[in-house]
Amino acid sequence: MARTTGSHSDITGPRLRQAALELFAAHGFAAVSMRQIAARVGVQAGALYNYTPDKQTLLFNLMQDHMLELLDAFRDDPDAPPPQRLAHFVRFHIQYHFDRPDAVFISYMELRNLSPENFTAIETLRRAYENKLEAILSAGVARGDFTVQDPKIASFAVIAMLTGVNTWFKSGGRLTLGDVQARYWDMVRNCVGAG
Amino acid sequence: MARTTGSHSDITGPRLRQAALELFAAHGFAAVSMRQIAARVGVQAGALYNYTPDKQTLLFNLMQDHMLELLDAFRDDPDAPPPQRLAHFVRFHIQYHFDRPDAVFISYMELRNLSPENFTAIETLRRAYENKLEAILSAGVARGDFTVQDPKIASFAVIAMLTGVNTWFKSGGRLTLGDVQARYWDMVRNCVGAG
DNA sequence: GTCTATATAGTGATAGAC
DNA sequence: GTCTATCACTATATAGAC
Repeated sequence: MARTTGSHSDITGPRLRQAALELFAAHGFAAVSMRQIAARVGVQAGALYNYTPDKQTLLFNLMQDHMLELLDAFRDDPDAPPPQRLAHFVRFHIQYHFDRPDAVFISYMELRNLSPENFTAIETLRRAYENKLEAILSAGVARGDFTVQDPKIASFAVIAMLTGVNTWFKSGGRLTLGDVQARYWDMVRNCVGAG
Repeated sequence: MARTTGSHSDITGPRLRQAALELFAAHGFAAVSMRQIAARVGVQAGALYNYTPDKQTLLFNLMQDHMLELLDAFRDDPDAPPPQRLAHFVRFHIQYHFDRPDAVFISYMELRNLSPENFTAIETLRRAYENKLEAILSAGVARGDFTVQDPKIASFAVIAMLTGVNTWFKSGGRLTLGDVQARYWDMVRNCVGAG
């Protein structure tokens, strides 16, 4: 029973989010029109404005939710040995980002299309995530577990390296994601001098 | 003497390229109009079509020239010891990318906006660059200089890590670019197990 | 809540005068 | 080679009917 009009609030909201995520990731925020999104959702363009005040806010909410969920999902144990905490970060980051390629891609690529206030908000969240890794590295350096010179720079280097997995890894090839996690853990461990 | 009309072919061409580079990097290809570019160049929009058949070709040429210049600028010595070749790659990559932030940014971010044929052409050039690093790593593994398990994956990891410098480094801060090059060389050397 | 219709503005690209 | 003017479309967002 394909209704073409009427009330669908409980399904249109999530469908809008999903459609926007996919289309923004595939073509870029500026290249996607509200009409294209509406077509994928299965409504007319005007109906989308029951769910978002404008296109900019739609983008911001996608990015903000992604960052908040990322921060919430990463569980660090400050009392565990730093090498163990770092190993967990590496495996977590690769797995979490692999599971959400569209949200990850948008949150990297569309920063330019945020209004200044929205940009600042997202950058603050991103920095909070980077700081979690930096804290692990600093703790390890303080205890003599790691020999890396500059934990701040090392945190940038490690995150860039790990996020890069999304640009080339496809499941079904010669390596499983577990293989990739193991190889990156080897490289990261060496990188920070964790014997 | 500010001429507002007439023949400027020798200056408009370069100015178009530079204006497009800056605007695409700042706002994204899809978000920038030919009129905006023309305004920065100092001509009317119609005049741009004396220099490019269309907007898509303009983007493609910027990216292709960047990749060709990158490939041409990197000088590897296959007879040198792999650790020395790797050290050179690290320093070169950081310096070259730091000097061309706009072209680098575009060549990463605007792949989605290329036509399929143009995308393939740019990807081929990018792969050629990655292969240069992989060749160094493989040579080092063969000689026992490096212990990295998988040179292909390591080349992705190293390039992602090095390119990431452009997202955070600003000159005039606590570190010079030379400092950054030294710290990344330390990390890369450790990463691939080059004692 | 979704529809149709529309206001207002902007888009890439082209034609022809100079 | 650049200009002005324009074509044919598309954009975001809103108003009011249902």
